[in-house]
Amino acid sequence: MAVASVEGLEGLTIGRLADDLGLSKSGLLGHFGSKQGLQLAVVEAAAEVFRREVVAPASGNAPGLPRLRAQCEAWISYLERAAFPGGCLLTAAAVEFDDRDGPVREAVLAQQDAWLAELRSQGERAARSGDLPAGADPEQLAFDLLGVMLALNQRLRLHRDPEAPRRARRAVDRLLGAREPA
Amino acid sequence: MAVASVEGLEGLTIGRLADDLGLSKSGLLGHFGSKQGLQLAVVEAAAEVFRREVVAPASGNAPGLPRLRAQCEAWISYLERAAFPGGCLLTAAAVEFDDRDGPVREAVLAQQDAWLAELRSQGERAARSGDLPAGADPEQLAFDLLGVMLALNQRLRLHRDPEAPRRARRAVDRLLGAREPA
DNA sequence: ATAGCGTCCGAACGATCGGTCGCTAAACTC
DNA sequence: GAGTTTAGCGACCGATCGTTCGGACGCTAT
Repeated sequence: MAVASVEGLEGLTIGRLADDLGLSKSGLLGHFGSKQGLQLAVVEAAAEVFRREVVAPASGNAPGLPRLRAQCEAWISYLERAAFPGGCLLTAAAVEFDDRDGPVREAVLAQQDAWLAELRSQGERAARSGDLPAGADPEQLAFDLLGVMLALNQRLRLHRDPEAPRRARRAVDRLLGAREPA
Repeated sequence: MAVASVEGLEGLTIGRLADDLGLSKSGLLGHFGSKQGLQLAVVEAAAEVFRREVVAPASGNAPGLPRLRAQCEAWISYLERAAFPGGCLLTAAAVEFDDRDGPVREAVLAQQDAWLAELRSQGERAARSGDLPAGADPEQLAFDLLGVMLALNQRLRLHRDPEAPRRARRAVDRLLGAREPA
C-alpha cells in the first residue's frame, strides 16, 4: 500500500516489492498469483483501512446528521493524517483506473459507490429529521462532499497547502449547516 | 496527449508512441530528448488546450462575476466533452505526480496555481462589486470550485454518471448565487 | 560546391518488466 | 512416521523499458 500510494497501482512492481519485502519474485507471486491479483489485494486492503479509519470511528454517532458530520470530520482527518505516504490510495487508484476496464476498476468503483451510498443514506436520514438546510438533496450533498474531499486531497498533496483542512471544514460546515455554537 | 490521458504520463511509452506515430523510437526521441522531455511537452500541450477550451472562451465576458460564471460553464463543458479520450489530462497528471519531485510535478503545479489564481482574482473582483453572496471569501470560493470540478471529473470518468454535469452546474449556481431568472 | 542543420533510421545497450518452471524444506494431517 | 500441503527459492523466459550511437537523407545558406 505504501509503495502503491506513491507510485500508483501500475507503478507497483513485482520485483521492487519483492526486494522491499526480502522475498524473491516467485515467492511473492505465490501469494497473489499475478500482478492483477496483487493490485486487487492492495485495493481491498486500502478499503479495509478506509473503513477502519473513517467509517468505523463515526459509526458510534447517532444516524443522520450527527453521524454524517462525524464521517466528514473523520474523512478530513484521514486525508490530513495521510494514512499512506502518498495520500489516499483509493483516490489515486480511482484516477489511475477510471479509463481502464477490468476487475481493478470494478473493485475501486464498488468501494467508491458503497461509500457514496452511505453518505447519501445518512443525508436522507438527516433530511427526514429536518436537520438539513431546507431543500437539501442527499444525492447532491454526496456529490458536493465528494468534491470537498477531492479538493482537500489535491491541495494537500499537490499544492502542499496547510490551510486546506481549514477550507475543507468550512465547506463541510456550509453544506451541513453551521455547527451549533458551543 | 490522447495516450497519456488514458495510460498516464508514466504509462506513455516511447516505443508505443513511436509505433502509433509511424516513427522509430530514436526518431521520436530526437524531438524530446528524453522521456521526461516528452512528459513536459505533453503537459505544456495539455495546458495549451485547457487555455484554448476554457480560459479563452470565457475571456470575452466582463471581469468579475460574469466572467467567473462563464469560466465555470466552460470548465464544466470541457470536462463533459472530454477533450481527451481519458478525460482531463492535467487532473490525471496532478494525481499521478503529486508525490513525486521533479520538473513534471513543477509544471503541473504551475498550471494549477495559475488557473486557481485566475479564479480567485475574478472572485475578488466580483466580491468588490458586491456580486457575490455576502461574506464570500475568494480563496474559499476557488477551493470550492476546484472541488466541484474534481467531483464532476470523477463522477464522469469513474462512475460514468450522466447526471454529473447537472449536479456540477447546481453546485456552481449555489456557490456563485443562483442564476437570474430568465 | 560545400558546410551545416534538422529529421529520421536501424541496431544495439543494460535493465527491468510480468510470469513460469522445477525444486527444497518446513509445517501440518492422518 | 508417511503423505500432503504450503511457502519460498533460483533460474530462466520473451518482451519491453529508456537511451545511445553512427549514419543517411534532404534542405538551406554560404
